[in-house]
Amino acid sequence: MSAPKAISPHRLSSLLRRQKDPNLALQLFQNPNPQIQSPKPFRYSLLSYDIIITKLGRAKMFHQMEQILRQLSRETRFVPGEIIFCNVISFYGRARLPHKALQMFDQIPSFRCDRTVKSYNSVLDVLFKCGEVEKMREFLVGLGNHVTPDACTYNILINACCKSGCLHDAWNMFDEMRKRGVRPNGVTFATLISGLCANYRLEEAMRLKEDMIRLYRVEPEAPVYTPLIKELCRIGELSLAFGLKDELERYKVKLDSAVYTTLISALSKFGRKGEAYWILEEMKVSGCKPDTVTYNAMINGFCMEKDFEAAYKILDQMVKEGCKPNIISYNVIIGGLCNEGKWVEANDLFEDLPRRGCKPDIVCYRTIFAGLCDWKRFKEATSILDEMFFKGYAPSSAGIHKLVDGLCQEANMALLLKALTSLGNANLINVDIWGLVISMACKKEMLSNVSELVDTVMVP
DNA sequence: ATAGGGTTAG
Repeated sequence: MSAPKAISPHRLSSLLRRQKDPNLALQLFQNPNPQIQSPKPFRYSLLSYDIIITKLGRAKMFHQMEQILRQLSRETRFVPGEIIFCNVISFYGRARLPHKALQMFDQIPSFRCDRTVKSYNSVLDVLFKCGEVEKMREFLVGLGNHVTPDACTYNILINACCKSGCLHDAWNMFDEMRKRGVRPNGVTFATLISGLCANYRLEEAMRLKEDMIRLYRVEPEAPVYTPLIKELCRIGELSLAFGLKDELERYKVKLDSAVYTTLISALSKFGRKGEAYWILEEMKVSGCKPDTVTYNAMINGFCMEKDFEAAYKILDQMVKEGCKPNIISYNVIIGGLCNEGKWVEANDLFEDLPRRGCKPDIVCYRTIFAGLCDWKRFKEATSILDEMFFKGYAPSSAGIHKLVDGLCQEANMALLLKALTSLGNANLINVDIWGLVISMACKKEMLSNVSELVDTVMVP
C-alpha cells in the first residue's frame, strides 16, 4: 500500500467548501492530514480560514469560531480581508448577541486589518436588528469623523426609520443622502417602497418606483416590485399586480421566487387555485425553483380551503425535492386544523415537530394553545401553557382570556386554579382576567373559594 | 457573505 498523500492547503479549502456538516468541517480543519505525522505545521490558506469561520458562524458554533479567529490572529503570512469580520459581526447579530458584534468590531485592528465603512455598517445593522436604538445612536456619533457614510449606511438608516414606522424620517434620510452626494441605489428604493407599502401609502410608492427609473436612472430590480405587487394584491387589484409582473418582464428582469410567491399567495387567498397552479407551472418552466416560502403559500391556500390532504401532499413533495419545510409550513397546517376543530390531528402534528426536525416557535405555541381553548380542550391547553413558559414564551392576551373564560364557564375549579397559578407565576394576570374569575364566583356564590384562589395566586 | 422584496397568529 502506498503512503497516503498529504493534502495541500488549496485542496483543504475545496474539501471544506463541500463539507455541509460544520462539525465535520471543523475536524477536517483541525486535522487535515490524520494519516501523516508531519513535523511542520500545516500552512492554512486565508481562504480556508474564511470558509471554516463562515460555516461555524452560520451554525452559531461561536465558541469554536472564536477559537479559529484566535488562530487566525496569530497568522503573520497574510492580512485577512475586512469582509470576514463583517460576516462574523452579522452572525452575532442573527444570534442576538450585539455585545459580541461590538467586541469583534473592536478587535479588527488586532488582525492588522483596517476598518472601513463596511464594518461600521455591519455593526449599525446589527444594533438596529437587535433593537439597540440607543447604542445605534451612540455608534453613529462615534462614526462621525472616522468614516464617510456610503449608500449602504443610508440604506440601513432608511430601513431603521421605515421599520419603526417613521416614514417622515426615512424621507429626510433619503434627502440628506442626496444632499451629501451619495447616489441612491436599488436597495434604497426597495427599502423605501417596502416601507411605504407596509404603511398603506401605495400611490407614493408607485410614484417613487417611476422616479427611480426616469429621474434617478436606477435599473428596475425585482425587490423594488415585490412589495408593490403584494400591496396591490392585498387591496384586490390583481390585474394591476400582474401588470407590474409584465413590466418587469418588459425590462428583461428575470422574475425570482419572491415575485412568483407573492402572486401565488394572492391567488390562493382569493380562491383562484387554478391560476395559482398555472403560475407555479410557469415558475418551474422559466427555470425558477419554488422554495420553502413558495410551498408555504401553496399550503396556506389549501388549508384555507380545508383541503388538508393536499396540504400534507405539498409537505411530502417538499421533502422529496430537498426543500425543507420550516416552522411556518407546520404552523399553517396546525392553525388550519385547529380552525376546523381537528385539534387531535393538530396536536399530533405539534407533538411530531421534534421528530420532523423543527422547533416550535412562539406562533406555533400560541396557535395550538388558542386552538385547544377554542375547542374546550383545557387540560391539554394548560399543560402546553407550562411547556410554553418553560421555553420562555407566553400566550397572547386573547389566548389567556379564552382559557380562563372557558374554565370559568365550566366552573372547573381544579384546572382553573392550576392555570391561574401558572399565569400568576408568569405575572400574566391582569384586571380583565380577575374580572372573569370574580364574576364567575359571584354567579356561583363561591366567593370564599375565590379568596382562597387569590391567596394561592398572590402569595409568591 | 456590510444594506432591500415574498409565507403563519393576534
